[in-house]
Amino acid sequence: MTKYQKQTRFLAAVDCIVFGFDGQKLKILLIKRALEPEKNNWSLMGGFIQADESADEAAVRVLKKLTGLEGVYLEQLQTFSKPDRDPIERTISVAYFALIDTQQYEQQITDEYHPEWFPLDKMPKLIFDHKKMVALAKEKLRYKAALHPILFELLPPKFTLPLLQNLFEDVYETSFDKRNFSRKIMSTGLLLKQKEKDKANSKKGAFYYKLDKKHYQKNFHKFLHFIPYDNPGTANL
Amino acid sequence: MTKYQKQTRFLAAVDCIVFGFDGQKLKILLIKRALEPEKNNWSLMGGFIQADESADEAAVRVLKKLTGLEGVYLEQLQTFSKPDRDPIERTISVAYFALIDTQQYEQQITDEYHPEWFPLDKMPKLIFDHKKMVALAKEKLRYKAALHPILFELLPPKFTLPLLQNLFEDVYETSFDKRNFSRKIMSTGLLLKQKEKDKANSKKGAFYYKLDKKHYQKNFHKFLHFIPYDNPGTANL
DNA sequence: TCAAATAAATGTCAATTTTACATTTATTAT
DNA sequence: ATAATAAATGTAAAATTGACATTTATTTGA
Repeated sequence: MTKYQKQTRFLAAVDCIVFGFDGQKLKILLIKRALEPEKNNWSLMGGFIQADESADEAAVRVLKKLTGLEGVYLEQLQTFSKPDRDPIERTISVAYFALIDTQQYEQQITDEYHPEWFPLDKMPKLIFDHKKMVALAKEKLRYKAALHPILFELLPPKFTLPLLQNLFEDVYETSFDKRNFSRKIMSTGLLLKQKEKDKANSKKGAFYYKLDKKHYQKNFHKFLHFIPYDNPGTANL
Repeated sequence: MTKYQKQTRFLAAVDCIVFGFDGQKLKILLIKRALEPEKNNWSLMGGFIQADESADEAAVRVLKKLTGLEGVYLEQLQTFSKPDRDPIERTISVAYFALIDTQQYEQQITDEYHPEWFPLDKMPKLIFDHKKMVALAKEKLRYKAALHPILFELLPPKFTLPLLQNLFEDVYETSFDKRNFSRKIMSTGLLLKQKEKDKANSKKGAFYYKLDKKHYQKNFHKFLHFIPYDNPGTANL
């Protein structure tokens, strides 16, 4: 016997939740589905896994094809496998989430499949179970970012503390005291103060910071505990 | 068109890492594989996903069939999908981990497939990529148990503080100060002291505690931060 | 029944971390 | 030069953590 003869075979797909940050709001990137059914309805970036690639490779490929994005932070989220989740034919989908610096990738984003950014609180109706995927991705982002410095993936290489704080505040839907936030972040030793300032948002200007790449790798698992304790939506991870 | 005609279909399986605790050591349950290739070699509990069930349902079914276990803590871990992970035919596997109270389920465990317990540091060679799955499961268990009270799933309904401490110490491969451990655990408000003592392990006897089920649900996401900061193997989650 | 042995239970103080809160500073525009 | 704007910064009280030793309940055997 060279095959598991009697077993059912399934279609397998990947779906990517792409997060970006415009300086104010966390957003996700959606495209209009190309196929029937639900053609032209909003969808995550998805595609079928090919015979010669792993799900990870498929996610990279699909993301590249639909958005032009490459080399971004990409992490497996969860697999969705209810028999009826795709009405045409049963498809098992491995969901991923990606974090991108919208500025850096603005040029790269291909318009071929016209992806559009949506703030999380103004999402259109999504096809299939994509709403659930987004909800889970948001939860996992919060959960993980509370312990690991992944939110920097959403920022340009040089960023200010006020910008970073905006990001954290939007992700956790809360607000932090400026002084305490700054102290906590700086205590990680992950940020390097630059000499230049960003003068776009204030008269005084805010100093730029960069990630200290050396410490970043080494201290990835030693980050902060940023979950507000009464935060909902961190229960399932 | 009622099908996605041109796409490849894949076998899809589930594999379960079952954790148990014998009072001293964290262990996992393995069985001997029933099929060629690698027949009789040690394997996680696995099985193919059927046409009418989700991966979650398959995991429950497979666990029941191979071990007799039912109603246990079961959580999706990650999907493994390298094209060559199963040498016979490409199979995408959704891995799960389960936490069981070995005492309670000792009777339930079916001997039909003769599962055996192995301490994590004395695991035999496993088939396919199961070693990776176990490594990831151990990592995720540590990670999650640092923030959520899931290790109680490994204990009988009534347990002593010394037993609980043994469990934490074994999971994190470290030791805690008895007084500080007790204070930290009790501060969660999750434990209810019982009137009886366990006299099996000491002359004085140690009081039993139960989980406060009401608080358990409510405070699931408010647990403690138990990760020793220099703990390796918490980087990928 | 008394003494010895065993493991459980408990308390305190110093160090660290977190929280709450208001003023000063650099720069631009008028 | 002055006003306006947002950035940067410090401090004291409260809470948490970490380090450390003694007392207590019970059993067993002298």
